[in-house]
Amino acid sequence: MNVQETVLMHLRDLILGGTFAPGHRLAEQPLAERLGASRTPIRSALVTLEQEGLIESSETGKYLVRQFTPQEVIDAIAVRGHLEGMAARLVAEHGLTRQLEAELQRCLDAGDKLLSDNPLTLNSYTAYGLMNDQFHAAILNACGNRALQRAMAMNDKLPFAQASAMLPMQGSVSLDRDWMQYAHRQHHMLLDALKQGASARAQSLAVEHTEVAQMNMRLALERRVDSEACMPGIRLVAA
Amino acid sequence: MNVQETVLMHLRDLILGGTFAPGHRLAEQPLAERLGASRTPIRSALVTLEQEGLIESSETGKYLVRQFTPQEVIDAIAVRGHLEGMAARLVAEHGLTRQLEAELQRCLDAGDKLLSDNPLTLNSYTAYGLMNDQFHAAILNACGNRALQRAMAMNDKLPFAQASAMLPMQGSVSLDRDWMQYAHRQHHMLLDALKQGASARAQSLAVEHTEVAQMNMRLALERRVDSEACMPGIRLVAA
DNA sequence: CATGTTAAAAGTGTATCCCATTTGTATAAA
DNA sequence: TTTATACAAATGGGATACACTTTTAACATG
Repeated sequence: MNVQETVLMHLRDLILGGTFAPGHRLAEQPLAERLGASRTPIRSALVTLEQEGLIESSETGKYLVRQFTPQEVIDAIAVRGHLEGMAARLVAEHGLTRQLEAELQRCLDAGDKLLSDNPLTLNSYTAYGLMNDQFHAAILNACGNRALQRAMAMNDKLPFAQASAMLPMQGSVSLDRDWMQYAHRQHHMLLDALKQGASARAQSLAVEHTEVAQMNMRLALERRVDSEACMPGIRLVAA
Repeated sequence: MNVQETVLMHLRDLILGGTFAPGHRLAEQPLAERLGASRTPIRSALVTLEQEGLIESSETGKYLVRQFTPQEVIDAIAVRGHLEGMAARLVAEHGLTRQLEAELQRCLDAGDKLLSDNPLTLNSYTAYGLMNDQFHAAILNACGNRALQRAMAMNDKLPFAQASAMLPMQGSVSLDRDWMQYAHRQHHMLLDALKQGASARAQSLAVEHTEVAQMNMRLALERRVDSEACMPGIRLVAA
């Protein structure tokens, strides 16, 4: 594999892992030494990371690790919700294909099964997260609007704004399960709306669906220590 | 000025100017010779342009000039509308500040004056375009959601999706004036809704506002030759 | 004439070098 | 003790060197 990709991933992990505090300066040479590469691949990685929003370049061209405010985090989730609402509406308007319906149904069935465990196992948690991602990705994928997909992809670069990052934290397992069941029922209702071509309802549901995510995020931000374990990007958020 | 920025702008102009056909390969060395710079700044420009969506990297990592379908163009405008709708709603919900109200009112007054000319002069056209940009930017700026601003900024990188690119083309001046007056009245109604804190109405208005833009774009895509003169990016759209 | 082979050309990824600029520091002067 | 100044180290932007890969193209062969 080429060094560029390796360096990019490595560097991203370092930042998300909290190795550098927000505001920390990222100089090329030290990074080059640390990652055992020359400055060239480091530079290209830094350009990319800036576009992704994880780092920012100061007036004089120095790269600094970006810090996010809790409000920005909530806002990013709201944007995700708004975009998902549009995707759901488009799918409802264009009509649900047999293929998409089958895929969504598969996700729902899997979710039903996973949530029947009480209490949830750690495995169920992660499996549910994967399924959740698939569900949301399938709709976005099927909406057919590439600009919308681009916008969502950009938003997803903020590590805490991804669909999977919004599951309840393992704080209080039984409470979490209740919330997950609520959210999962929304998935069911959303597929129902899509089937009926009820575009406005589908849009509202998708938007409302992220209110749960926003609540979870608020909680996670209060219980920082627990959250950092399972949600890497949260380290970049100011206390 | 540093070479990097110069190269980036120059290269962007070359692409939008239609120097390279869509699908054309952009190799580093030839570009370096052509722009009189070394490969280093070219490289960083290519990375940026890929993020902006003007070029794409093929399977083997080569950069190609991107081609857009007419549908993608329309879709990008729809995304803009959806995002502007969210911004307008947020502004209405948080309450219009005195400052923003004053600025929007200034734009409206300027627009009123410009559109009173009949027929419109070329100057009025461009002046209206600037005012239009200001109006839309002011709302986005005031909405306070940074992730939303990022998403819009990304969408705006598609050259035909910017607010100013959506004015009617100088095809038939008197018809254009009618459309501009319609769109401008929507601006008035939007400010009215914002003042009242009518968030749902503000959102709907902002979304509906871009329907005019979509119509204009469809027309522009039919009258390619005329459009290319005043809208550079349209050259990248498949016939 | 088509096709396979191979050598030259072009291009990429990476490292390194150079230079201008910024940044930090220690010493001298007030 | 504080401020200035000069000097050294660090850094970033840019160019280039080099090895390796992909294209291109010419050419020979069936």
